[in-house]
Amino acid sequence: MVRVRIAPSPTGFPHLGLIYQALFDYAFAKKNNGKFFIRIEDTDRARFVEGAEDKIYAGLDWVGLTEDESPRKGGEFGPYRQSERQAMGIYKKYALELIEKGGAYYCFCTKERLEQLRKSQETNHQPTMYDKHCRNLSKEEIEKKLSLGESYIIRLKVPENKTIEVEDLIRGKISFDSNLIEDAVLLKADGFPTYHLASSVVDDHLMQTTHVVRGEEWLPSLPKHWLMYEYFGWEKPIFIHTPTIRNPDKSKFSKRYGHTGVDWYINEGFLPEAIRNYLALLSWSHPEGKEIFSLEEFIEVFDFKDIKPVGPVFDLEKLKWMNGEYIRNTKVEILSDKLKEFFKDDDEIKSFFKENASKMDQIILLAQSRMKTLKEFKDLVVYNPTELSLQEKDFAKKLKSEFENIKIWNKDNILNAMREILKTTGAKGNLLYKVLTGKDKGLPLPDMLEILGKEETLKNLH
RNA sequence: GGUCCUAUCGUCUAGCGGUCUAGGACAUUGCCUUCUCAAGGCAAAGAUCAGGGGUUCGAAUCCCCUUAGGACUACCA
Repeated sequence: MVRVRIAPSPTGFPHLGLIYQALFDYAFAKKNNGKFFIRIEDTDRARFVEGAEDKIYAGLDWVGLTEDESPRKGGEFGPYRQSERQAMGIYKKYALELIEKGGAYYCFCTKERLEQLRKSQETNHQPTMYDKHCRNLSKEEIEKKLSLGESYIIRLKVPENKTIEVEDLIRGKISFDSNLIEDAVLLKADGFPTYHLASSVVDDHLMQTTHVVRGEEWLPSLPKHWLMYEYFGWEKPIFIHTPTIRNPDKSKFSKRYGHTGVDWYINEGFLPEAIRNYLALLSWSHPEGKEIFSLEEFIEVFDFKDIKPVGPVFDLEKLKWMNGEYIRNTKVEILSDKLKEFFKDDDEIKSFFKENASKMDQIILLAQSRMKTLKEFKDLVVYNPTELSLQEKDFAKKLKSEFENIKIWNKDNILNAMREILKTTGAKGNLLYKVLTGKDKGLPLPDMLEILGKEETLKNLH
């Protein structure tokens, strides 16, 4: 049974990178009738943010990637919060087991010593890593220090002079020189575990994770995790390191260049389907070269092994195009609901909806091909009069008298009147918009004016 | 500095030894449509497949080196 997970730290709304991984996880789990679960990594108390967990759910639910098991949903492998697992003593128990099996050891080095060590290594241009000072402490020494209540941590015992060969699904076999791998801290002085112990090995194993999907920044520590699985004698999951989404300058996707949190996309009026579809096209492509496809279709054709190991640059322009594509392909009634929901706190648009309730579908139909985000609907539809030049005022006057002559106020007659005045004055269409809407472009005038009514139109012109 | 990963149009990518004078999408430009702006349709431009060596009858595709970019190098994840 396939079991995959995301393991976010509760720091706020999900980063697009997390959504990206969740998308792959979700699709793979669904495809294989497996489970997709969330484990909250809240062991670093310094980074804990109140309410962040709910934001993670909100973001994931919004894109439609709802999990099967999590703190909020429960599940047979709980608890799903690391702080709770910590309280149960899970990590310490396994850290001690590792010591017993010869895969880890107590370390009593002070932070000051480590600081000094690092400094001297840096000045000597040596790799900065722990010098294994406590690795060969005798049993007696350890027991003495322990009974004295000395502060300690537990470190991984990395074998010397060995080549550690690991495997990543999308990159294949990778070799590391064990002498260059640090004796990483497994259990901190405060009794909390580090990622290496808790997430990567103990929890993933206990929660029966079959495919460990995580960002490629974890690749360098894979040999440590690999080693631990071997020390414990546990079956290893399949490791998949997804490429990092990049800024235009190829650095890690950051706030400096783009909007990294889903909340921005929600507030900007992006459709979850578009986000999901766009993300699917990063480092992965549809076997038939399709650009637009449903989640269901994605689930059907997706496989981890088809992910490319190259970090893609995030392109907001293409996302916008795709969002426009999804907006255009949405049925008017549904789009109407989406707009209402999106503008639920905007009084101006709300009253606009109310006043034009019967004509709303018609208006949305006109706006549909002209907006790339839901937010843009407002700009399309709101009338904002501006100061006109003398020339423009003159044109407005002529237009008014032309409109006054229209007996039956419908779009055909309005269009004819418009054509007439453009012909006689030689003006461009933009001028009509300027005079009638305050902007030099917008929704088709005949349709909009018909909806607005003759009286209102003349009033605006006046 | 060290270790590891990576390298096809500006961007996302197809390509997995011959079908490649390298295909598609976004963006760009032009034309058509037209009350404006979009949308849509058509077309153009854009990549000596990072560079150099091999292997092979044949390489974007396999190997090596160089270069460039990225990640990691915490008692953070």
